[in-house]
Amino acid sequence: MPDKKEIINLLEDIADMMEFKGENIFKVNAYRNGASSIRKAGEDIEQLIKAKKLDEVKGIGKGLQSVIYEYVNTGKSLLYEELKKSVPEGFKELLKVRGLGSKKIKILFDELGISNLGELEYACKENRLGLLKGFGEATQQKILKEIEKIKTYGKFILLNKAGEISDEILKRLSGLKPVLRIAVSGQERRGLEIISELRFVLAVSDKRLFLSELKKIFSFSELTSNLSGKEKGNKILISNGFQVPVIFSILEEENNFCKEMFLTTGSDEFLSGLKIDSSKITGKNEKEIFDSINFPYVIPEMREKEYFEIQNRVLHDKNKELLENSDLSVDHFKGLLHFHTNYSDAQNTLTEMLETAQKTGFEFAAVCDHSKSAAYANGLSEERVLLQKEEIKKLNAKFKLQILQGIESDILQDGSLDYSNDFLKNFDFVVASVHSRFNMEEEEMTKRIIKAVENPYTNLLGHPTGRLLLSRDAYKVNMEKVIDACASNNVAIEINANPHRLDLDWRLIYFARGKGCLFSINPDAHSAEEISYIKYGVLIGRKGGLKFEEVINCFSVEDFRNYLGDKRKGKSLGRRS
DNA sequence: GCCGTTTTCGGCCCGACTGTTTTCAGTCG
Repeated sequence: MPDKKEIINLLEDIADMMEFKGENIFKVNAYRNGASSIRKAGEDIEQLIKAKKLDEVKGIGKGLQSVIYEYVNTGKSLLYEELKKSVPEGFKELLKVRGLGSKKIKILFDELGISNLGELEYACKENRLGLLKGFGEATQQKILKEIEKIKTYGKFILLNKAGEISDEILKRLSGLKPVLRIAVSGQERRGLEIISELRFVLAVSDKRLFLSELKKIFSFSELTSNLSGKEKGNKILISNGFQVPVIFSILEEENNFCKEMFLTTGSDEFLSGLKIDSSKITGKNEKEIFDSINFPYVIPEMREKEYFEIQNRVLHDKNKELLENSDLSVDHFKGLLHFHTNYSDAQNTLTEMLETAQKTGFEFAAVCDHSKSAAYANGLSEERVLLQKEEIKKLNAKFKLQILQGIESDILQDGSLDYSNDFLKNFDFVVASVHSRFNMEEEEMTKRIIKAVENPYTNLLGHPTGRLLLSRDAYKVNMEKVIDACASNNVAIEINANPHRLDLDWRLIYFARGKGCLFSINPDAHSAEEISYIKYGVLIGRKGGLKFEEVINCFSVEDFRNYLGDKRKGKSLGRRS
């Protein structure tokens, strides 16, 4: 049976294709709304489908039900198949170009016969778009730029996607008989925010047997370039359409496992910065390996090219000998901050989110739904904020974990938040985030955000640069000035742990720490499942060398309440150490 | 196509931005 995600994709694809064909826009939106109803319906939607009870779901009427049931029963949809025939073959990839919607794609298809990304690029370079109605030179240039971006983005995957692929590979290979040991190495082990290659280290008892077993699962080729003698033929490249290369280092002796892990975790710049003779590296674990090269142990996440650069700065500034390792782990987390519920645009109810939070081991939680000006996300009017407050009161009596009421308040164009200061008093915790007007000039955007940071009720600056990895650039903003403002106004900085964001960028964490800022690592969860995103934020925090005392989620609930209380009283509260 | 209901059909989120065109269509969040 197709899963929930496939059904959502089906309905959204149908909507896009109908729009291309010029169907009534309200009919198109009915399919879009249907997809969003399914998305918000929680995991039991698959049960509802099995029990043929889709009519209980708001937004799924007779028409959509028959499409979904047909798809579930036959694995196909006639409507979908029919529509597919009338759109260009590369319709979906064309839709990925920012600025192109179905209307413009239709013009391109009808007038110039453009049916995929390659043809579009060619037509732009031939300067053929300017002649079309609604298109001009600026559009043509913008499209070319977007195509360039799409090509670059295509070489990377997000950290969570990398995790999915790795898990699958580990699952398949750890069951093979000759495999003695296998581990993830490389960029993923370093917790890099976008991944261009996956690496594994394997120790096997019998390489020939292993390769013949491997052939049954993956197709692969041996990598022999830049290798010599004994190493030759020990690296193989799996080519099974994983979007990024997957490289295995295969060892026939288990005792070199850690050395190979060390050498493949990298990065290349970090390793060469150590200035070591790799033949002298020995050790049963990585601590011993660092001992053998006479260099203090560095955690995998911090082994980046920036390491020496930052170390030099730290050495120079603070007279410290070496950069300290991060000690942060998910085990330190007590507070779940910044998550959403179906009060605004998330899938799960407040109760469901809290149940998961409690089960995960959190001691307190601050729900932060969208605020009133976020109409696209069903943001909370003042009235609904108070309704939620009532529910929280009741739930606090039921739950062991303490529940606070927060809000993710939109930063308006002029830098004010979208509730009055008088009303903001209602919240225990205020996250201020930019969700609109991303295209301001740097100076204006910087002023806007600093004004929000200076609001006496702001506790946290949410996803500070607004970037969406492999999709949307950060807005233009002077982060150094913003960080200064956060430091002097006791506003913590978010490390948004959603794998699409991972924002604040870890490279800026060092700078912010130097200013004495505190941080908050948050899943920005829009479903109970997404609470687990915290693990990606922890990797990013570790890359930034964070100590757990610098992360407000790791405070005890008393310390957290005091921290918030002190801010309200206007007391200065810097880094706790 | 879905919903709500004055049960037979009208309204569907909406405002801002961009690049066009010269008052607006298309896209986006």
